[in-house]
Amino acid sequence: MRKNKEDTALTIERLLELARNQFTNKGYSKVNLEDVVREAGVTRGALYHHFANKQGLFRAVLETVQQEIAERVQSEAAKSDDVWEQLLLGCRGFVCAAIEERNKRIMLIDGPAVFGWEVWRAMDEQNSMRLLKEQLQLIEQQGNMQPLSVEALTHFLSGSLNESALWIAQQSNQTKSLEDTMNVITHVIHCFKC
Amino acid sequence: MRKNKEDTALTIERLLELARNQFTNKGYSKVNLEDVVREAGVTRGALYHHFANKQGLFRAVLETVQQEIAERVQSEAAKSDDVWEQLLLGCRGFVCAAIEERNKRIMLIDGPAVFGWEVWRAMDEQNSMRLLKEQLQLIEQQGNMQPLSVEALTHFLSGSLNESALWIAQQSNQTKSLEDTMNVITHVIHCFKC
DNA sequence: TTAACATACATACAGAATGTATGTAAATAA
DNA sequence: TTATTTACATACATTCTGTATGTATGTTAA
Repeated sequence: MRKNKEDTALTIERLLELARNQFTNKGYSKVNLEDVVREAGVTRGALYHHFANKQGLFRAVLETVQQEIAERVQSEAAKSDDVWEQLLLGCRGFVCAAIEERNKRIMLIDGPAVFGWEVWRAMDEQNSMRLLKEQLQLIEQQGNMQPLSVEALTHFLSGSLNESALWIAQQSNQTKSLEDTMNVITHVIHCFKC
Repeated sequence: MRKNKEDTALTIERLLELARNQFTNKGYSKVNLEDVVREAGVTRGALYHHFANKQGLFRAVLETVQQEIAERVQSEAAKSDDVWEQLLLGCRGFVCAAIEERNKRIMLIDGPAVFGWEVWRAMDEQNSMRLLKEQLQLIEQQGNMQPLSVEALTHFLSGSLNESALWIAQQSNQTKSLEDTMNVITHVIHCFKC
């Protein structure tokens, strides 16, 4: 019965992917683990062998999502050499990634609720949030920024990106909403320059 | 056994207040309705008589919270005659209210998760969110604003206020964090003037 | 090479919590 | 004063999560 390492990795992958779908569609609380394992062709035993509990499964999914988003932010920002332009591109990259159905709810809605804001923030600190803060610190060190608290600024911007993404995701004309939002962000960020 | 109308109103009030405490301390999912009714000195029958289910109870609590916050925002904003100053005072009022323990989690964390972002937004549309949007519309109509989408701007600002509040609430020196945040907000809002 | 052990599950069960159906006493309406 | 509705209590059904245990197979060490 026991599988070799490749098979094992495959079941874990399948569980993660199917769980991500369910969390995306139903939201954390309405996901039935029995459904997940049935789709994956295993039983609850398998799931509880690889993950501590429902939260543990969700945590693994969330970490995947956060990493994916952070990578996209980073690769978008890398398209410019100007620190301000990098910031803008990163913001845009984040919003575009967060809009997506398979990221939105897990990352922005259920994440904070399942783990509490503090833990969720700590997790995010290692991903997109960190990138945002580091970029702002970099800019500040170069002396190009208005005299504002980088910490406060980071959370201010982070929050606006989150909510903007949720709003855009809901609009019928997402292209236009994204453009409107990017205009606001561009304008705001421009105001932070010295 | 049956109570008169005053007694009935009192049980409802007690249930709401105790539920609000529990939701504040434990978060929605970890609240046990049995605990709530025991504290209130009634049984689950009473609770299910007055509220459809756990969500219904939470909805009633959330609506109370939202209304309280909206009232504070409004009364703060009313302290000035200048539309820009009103906006700023309103933002400050919102953050100060949202920081509070008994509002924070219910309003900003569990609300969206329990109802989904769309429903939660729709509820908020009748309270603090509405005030923010109306104020921005007012300013725009007076022709004092940079050419930006009011809708996009509303969500941008709303999100930043939410996240800022959560951040401040977590800091050891809340006074300073609030001040730093208000500096950012002031700066940003200033940039929207024509 | 084989005995000992660890791993990857399956199965069955316990426990907690929500929600529902029903009963009942008291207030209110007719 | 009778009928009806209201405000609960009680008991039960249901639905999950999580845990304890069993088992077959891969892996390792003597």
